[in-house]
Amino acid sequence: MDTNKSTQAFAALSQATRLDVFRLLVKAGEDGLLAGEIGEKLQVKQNTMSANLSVLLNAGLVKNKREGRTIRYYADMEGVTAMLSFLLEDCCGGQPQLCQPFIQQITCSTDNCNDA
Amino acid sequence: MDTNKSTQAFAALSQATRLDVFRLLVKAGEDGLLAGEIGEKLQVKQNTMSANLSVLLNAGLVKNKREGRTIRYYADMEGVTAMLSFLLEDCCGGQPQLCQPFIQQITCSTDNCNDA
DNA sequence: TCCATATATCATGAATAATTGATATATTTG
DNA sequence: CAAATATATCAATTATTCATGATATATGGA
Repeated sequence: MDTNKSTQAFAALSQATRLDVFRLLVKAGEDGLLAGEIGEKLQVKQNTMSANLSVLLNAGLVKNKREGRTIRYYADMEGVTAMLSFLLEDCCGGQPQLCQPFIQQITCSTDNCNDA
Repeated sequence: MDTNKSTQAFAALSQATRLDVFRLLVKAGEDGLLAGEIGEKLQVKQNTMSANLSVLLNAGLVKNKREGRTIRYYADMEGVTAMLSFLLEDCCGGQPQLCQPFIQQITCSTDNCNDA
């Protein structure tokens, strides 16, 4: 991961529709969602949604898989990991106590996870 | 945290100079950095850097504190937490195993931290 | 108070990105 | 192969963002 790839990922999440799409895919988990389903849920025109999905894809934040004539999209957690690792690089190195509360809240240790 | 506030934060990180600034501040930890120091390190003109710092500030990703005639900037980890919690909301809820590897890598449990 | 230093704001031109109608491509079905 | 369905690409307009010169504000020191 480098600065360019990372800014591309943040840019992909900097627009309301795409952020909504990504969050839907995060919630959908392994099941993913069909491109058409996403457009319908978010009430976005077909070509606009296609363009937005393409931005997320190019940014490495989502993956897809053709299923017949439909295409299923998934959140790409490895892409998110790469982006965030770059963003937070060396955070803990110098002053661990600064990062602890942050990590507590993001991870499954608090309320956003039931059994992990 | 809502979609608007969150897209604002991602937009702030979607430009190379601002991403570089934020990463510098993450590494700087509690010591922070003076506005001038940041501009010098990154070789960015004074007014351009000022504008970029202002974007990060408005996005809730950095804080600052005046010290005489200089101003010291810090990464705001609470802001980052809010942004990421919103992004990853309900990720673990449905399919915890999907998120585990991601969390392992971001947190201090692996190699990006020495003693936390 | 006057000057120097550090940072912020304003106005503007240039570059980028977003939306959308029209159209193209890929897949399935008859 | 023709029609139907799902998604992608193209072209054009509009909107947003960026960098920067000029200038303003804030603080400290003589």
